[in-house]
Amino acid sequence: MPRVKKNDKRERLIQAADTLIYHHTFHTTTLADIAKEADVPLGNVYYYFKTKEAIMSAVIAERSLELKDLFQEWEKAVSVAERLTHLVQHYVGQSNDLAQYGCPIGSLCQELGKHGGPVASLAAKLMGDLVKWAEVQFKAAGQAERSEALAEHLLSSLAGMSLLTLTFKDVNYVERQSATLCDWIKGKVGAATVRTEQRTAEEAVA
Amino acid sequence: MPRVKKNDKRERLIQAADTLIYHHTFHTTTLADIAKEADVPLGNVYYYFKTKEAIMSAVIAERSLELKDLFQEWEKAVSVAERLTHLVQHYVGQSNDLAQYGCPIGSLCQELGKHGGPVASLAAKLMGDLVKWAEVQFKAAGQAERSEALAEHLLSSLAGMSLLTLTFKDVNYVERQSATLCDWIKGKVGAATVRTEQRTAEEAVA
DNA sequence: GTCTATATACAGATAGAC
DNA sequence: GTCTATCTGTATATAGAC
Repeated sequence: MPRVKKNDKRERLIQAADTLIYHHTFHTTTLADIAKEADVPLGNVYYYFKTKEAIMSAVIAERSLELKDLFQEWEKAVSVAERLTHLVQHYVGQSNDLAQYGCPIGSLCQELGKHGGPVASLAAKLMGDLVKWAEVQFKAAGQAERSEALAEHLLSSLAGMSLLTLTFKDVNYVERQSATLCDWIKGKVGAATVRTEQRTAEEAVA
Repeated sequence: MPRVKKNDKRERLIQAADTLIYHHTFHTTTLADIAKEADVPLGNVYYYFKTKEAIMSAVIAERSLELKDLFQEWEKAVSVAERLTHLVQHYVGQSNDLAQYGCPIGSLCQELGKHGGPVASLAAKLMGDLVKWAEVQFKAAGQAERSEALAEHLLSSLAGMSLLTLTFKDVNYVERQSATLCDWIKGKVGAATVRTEQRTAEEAVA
């Protein structure tokens, strides 16, 4: 029982599933594909995950953690505009992937959203965390009443941008659309600085 | 050989596939499901379509025709704002479906876009027709240089709106976001009236 | 904990009688 | 043109040796 240094097969499986499901889709990614990519024998997968959906859940949970790290990173900026711009720039930084596979979160919400069930809710929560985080930022800039609408507009635009980029395989579209979005952000929040610096991270993903 | 009144099995299959693929996804919809919904024996499907992808192509072709009908319908309006508003209202009219299944075109582009291949291109063309149509309208309103960017922004917003609506199962979001979009349209094209009325339909889907 | 072999189910596609 | 029966591949999941 290696308690101290337990092996990383479970994490390798999650990592492999994450990549493959993003590059393909949940339903076209087979457990055999995942096992092979993770270099774990197929039969052994079931020791770590009871079902394919359980792997999907684990992948989403992992992405949720990564998202929280990003929130912390972006919150190092003190102006709201900078924080929100970091979110937009995060998409810009992935533009090649967007053109090939679309938005990692949006594609999950699209595919799983039609089915309903537990995993669909988890995917929706991921998108919800993103919206809530943006909402908190807009609130901090003094846009209290409109914060929800503004946050939804921002994420909706990023999702739409990602989908058109995937559809037309045109990376340039990310550049143009993100520039427009950054201008829009500045127009909405100006140079507002965050007041209650410490709390926003926790509020966003409560 | 009933030439005059040939039966409608082929059309029933396309119709059934259209609905099922929209409600579920391409990969989770089986030929057996389609055959059953169309009330055609499974083996007989292959008389009309060589492969499953051939059915997908036929469905997209069908949607393309419906889109052209809609374009003609919307072009009965003489002001550009009205025409574009019809597009937005078309989404509003489907809001219940959007909340359950997302954008009919966007979900296809998302799912098929990752795979590439012929059907992905056909789906992309569908979205492309929509963008081009909007572009022609913006041009007609005198927004010649920005027409492409404006058209992309409009369709991107509609796609993003649809995805968030599906994700959060919140129909109200369509109302709010579409109102914002209609205001945006008016701000961009004002009360401009279309000049070359007759040509726009053909240009849009050339 | 690990892995081979396999059960079970169902997908897309075909053969061939009618 | 139509439809039953079925081939073939492959998916998820399990059994059970190690």
